[in-house]
Amino acid sequence: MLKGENTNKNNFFESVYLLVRQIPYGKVSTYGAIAAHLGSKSSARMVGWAMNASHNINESIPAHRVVNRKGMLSGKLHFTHPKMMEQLLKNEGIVVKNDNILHFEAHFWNDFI
DNA sequence: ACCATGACGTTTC
DNA sequence: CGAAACGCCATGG
Repeated sequence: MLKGENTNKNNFFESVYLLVRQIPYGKVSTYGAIAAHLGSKSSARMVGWAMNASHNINESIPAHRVVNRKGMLSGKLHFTHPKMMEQLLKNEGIVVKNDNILHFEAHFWNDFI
């Protein structure tokens, strides 16, 4: 951010946000899938890290559609309200039970461009 | 420059 | 089959 604001990360951020935005309504994806699409399939942590930074930008990122490979709402605590993520998903017709998406594979989206 | 941390994932025990 | 450890890459102290 400071110190000359390197734009390197900006590209990474943009890539992540771009992919997340591609997730259609009622669908969800995983950090690993996004990371794999970025080239570093083992960098799923970076995706989550980018999501954390998504709070700092003005763009609208449907972060609630991104969960870990288990389909668990691992990042719900990072939302405005912990119940927000679950609420948003339910609003899209996704069944959430115990911080866990039911029929996760059915809602999974991996057809990124 | 080194150590610790993280919205993860895979492998090993 | 479940839990723990390791790997990964970038950031901050």
